[in-house]
Amino acid sequence: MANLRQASLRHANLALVTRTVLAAETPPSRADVAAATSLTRSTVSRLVDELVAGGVLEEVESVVGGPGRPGRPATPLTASRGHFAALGLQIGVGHLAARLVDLSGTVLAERLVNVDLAGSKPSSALRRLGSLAARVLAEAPEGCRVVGAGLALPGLVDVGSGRLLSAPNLGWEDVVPGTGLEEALGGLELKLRVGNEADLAAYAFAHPAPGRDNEPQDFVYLSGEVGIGGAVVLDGEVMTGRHGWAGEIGHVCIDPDGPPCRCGSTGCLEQYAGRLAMLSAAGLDVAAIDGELRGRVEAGDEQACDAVRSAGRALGIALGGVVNVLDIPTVVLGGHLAQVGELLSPEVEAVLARRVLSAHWVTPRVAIAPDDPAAGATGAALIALEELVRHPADVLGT
Amino acid sequence: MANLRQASLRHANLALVTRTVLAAETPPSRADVAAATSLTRSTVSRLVDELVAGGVLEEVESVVGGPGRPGRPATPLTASRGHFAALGLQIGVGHLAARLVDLSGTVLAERLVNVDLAGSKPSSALRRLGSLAARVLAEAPEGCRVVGAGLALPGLVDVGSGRLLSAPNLGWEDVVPGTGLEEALGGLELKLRVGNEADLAAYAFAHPAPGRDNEPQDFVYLSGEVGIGGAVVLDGEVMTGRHGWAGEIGHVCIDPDGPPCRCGSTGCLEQYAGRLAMLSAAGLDVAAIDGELRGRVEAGDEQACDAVRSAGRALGIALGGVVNVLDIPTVVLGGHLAQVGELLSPEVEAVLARRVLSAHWVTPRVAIAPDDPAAGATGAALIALEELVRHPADVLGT
DNA sequence: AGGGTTTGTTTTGTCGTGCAACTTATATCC
DNA sequence: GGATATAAGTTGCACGACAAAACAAACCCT
Repeated sequence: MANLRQASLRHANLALVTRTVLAAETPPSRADVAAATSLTRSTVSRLVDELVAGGVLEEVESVVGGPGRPGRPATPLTASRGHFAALGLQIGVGHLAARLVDLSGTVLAERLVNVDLAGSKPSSALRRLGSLAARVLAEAPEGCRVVGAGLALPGLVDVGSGRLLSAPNLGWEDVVPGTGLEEALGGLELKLRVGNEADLAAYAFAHPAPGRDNEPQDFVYLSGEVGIGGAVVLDGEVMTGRHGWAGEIGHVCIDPDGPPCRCGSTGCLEQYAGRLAMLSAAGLDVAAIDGELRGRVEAGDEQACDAVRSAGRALGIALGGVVNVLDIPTVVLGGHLAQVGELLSPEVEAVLARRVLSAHWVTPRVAIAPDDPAAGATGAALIALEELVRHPADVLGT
Repeated sequence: MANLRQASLRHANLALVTRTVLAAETPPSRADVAAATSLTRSTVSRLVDELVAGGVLEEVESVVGGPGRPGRPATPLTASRGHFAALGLQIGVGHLAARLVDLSGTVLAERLVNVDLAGSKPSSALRRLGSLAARVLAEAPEGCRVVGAGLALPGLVDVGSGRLLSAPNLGWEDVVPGTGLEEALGGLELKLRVGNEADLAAYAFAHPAPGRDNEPQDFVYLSGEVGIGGAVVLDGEVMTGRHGWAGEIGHVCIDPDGPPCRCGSTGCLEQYAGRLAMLSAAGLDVAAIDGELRGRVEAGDEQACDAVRSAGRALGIALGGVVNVLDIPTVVLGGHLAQVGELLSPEVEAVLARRVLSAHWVTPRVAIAPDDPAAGATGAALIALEELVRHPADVLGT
């Protein structure tokens, strides 16, 4: 519990002003910020001047087609572009990704390679990722300051120590990715934050850009990769739980007498709605392309339709329990589940309507995330930038 | 998003000092508070003086058997006793309760009556509760200021409007308890906060007194009344969800092909581990006393043991899902589940160890709440007092 | 009795904000 | 085209809250 000195007051108000500018739909003037924060214009002016001088905010040329109101025209403010950025990395089972995102949410540079990493050696994968990162960093514009880096991983992560405890789909155990990436990031003295892929993708869904909020701000996110990862977002924040392992919806029990799961339990959701389970139930090969299942369903293939329906039913049962416990009536399907999202959602919504206690008052809804294999990388970068939004004073000279 | 003026700085530090004093195990001196908050002694002194003058804190006579260190002896500080209090009310299926709790966590006055309210008329029950409340308020010591009131209800509550949407076990629908209690509370101009019984009981379990924290601060609470209510506590705060309906663990699905539940779904936890389900599985009458089941198990009655085991298994399955999703490896059994807690916990822990993905790193544990039928009333009072702890400036003259 | 030690108070200085007056830049009206 | 209205942004001053340091108080120990 930190105390409040006068300086922290200024820090807090700098953060408040920054956040207000970033959160706004259209670039606000100093006066708009003053009105929104209930600070006085004089105070806002002083804070904004500092933030502009420090390169956090930018003054935009007033738009020509403006409203044309009487009075002195406003100076619109936005997040600076290209001055501060963060590096987002991702290791998936089938790809590596590196992205450089700036304070305005713009992707300054990006590299994505598809490569099968199942059963791979961590050190070589990290070396490859390191070279991707280095190339992306080299593309940063002149005068761009990289303030943080994050890495999205498909497994159980210990956020505190930056350790990947277990990633069954990669076959990795107890890896510290930071050491393998030091080379590429060493020169920048960047602390690498690691996080769960689903958690970070969910964060990216809730926040299109640093400090900006998307609707909804409360939802359950399901990320279908090989298994089914998940995340719970409350008020725009990812609920990571006591140790950072929250969101393992893939291993919620659908039927205690169901098929055994590789986690050691039985009847887990993953055994009903995982990628492998859905494909084999539809009579497709494991190596089938994602579009194949969708095509069959749209063609009216009975077996494929049954496969999707039963996956939807299992998802509904698992999510029904989650919604009952958390009262978060929005579910977002991401990853490979997004690709068959339209097919799944009717069945999922039907089961939810029946199984959720409060469905009578608020109907649970299913939303579908945009199909971005590197959403976790974006989320990792956004979380690093969020640190800057929270403490803008740290990057100001003062 | 509130701005920060200088006054709010003082408010925040008043709150910080108050919380520091209340949270301390033993009454701290001004110097202790300064050390804990990293404020200076001079600042703490001024703030404490104000709080003592306002009746929020009290100076205690230094203990005779003190440590006997050199230097000027300290003046220990504690929460004031009997100056500020809040009224906690509870309507259960089998009882009504009213409690007056002060800032030190002491119960100043209390009334509890056992009465069967299943299928009762809300208005008459509220009238009875009102008279209980009036009698408890009359017992308040001289000079005691009642700063808030709360009501714990066994059902779905809309916290914003103070409305009870549905309490199936009472047979109540769409009741606004505040209007029925105006008479008893009207003279005090108290805003009545309503809340879910399990949420408030869970809060009371996490906080033995206002501003004080109990271990654990993160847990899933199960409240067995007639049905099974629940609550999720994160970092000492009850997670109420988007609409305040979180925690309905009783209707998590154990088996989609299981018996129908009165909620309209099938195979809900309540059908396996509810009071009725457990008693009938054990071959006992619905009206059996709670101790009866326990007695039979301890006597080695096979049917009773089976009933408890199968309830424990169902609890384990439901809680396993919750722990996987929330990463909160502590479960607290309250209400009638607490009475058979020692019998249930071995089976529940065994199932959790098997079904929780992260059990390998952190073993999920079951704890048992103290048996207090009016724990919800205490929680309601504590939450009202928490408001004072958060904004002590509001009750100071300044 | 006197030095040492820790608590609590007083005094002075610094810093950030609010307030109000002022300047700047545009639109509108006659 | 000039006067006026309107709103944005700036400047100077006062207030309030905290920090720092010196001081007073109360107790232990030798």
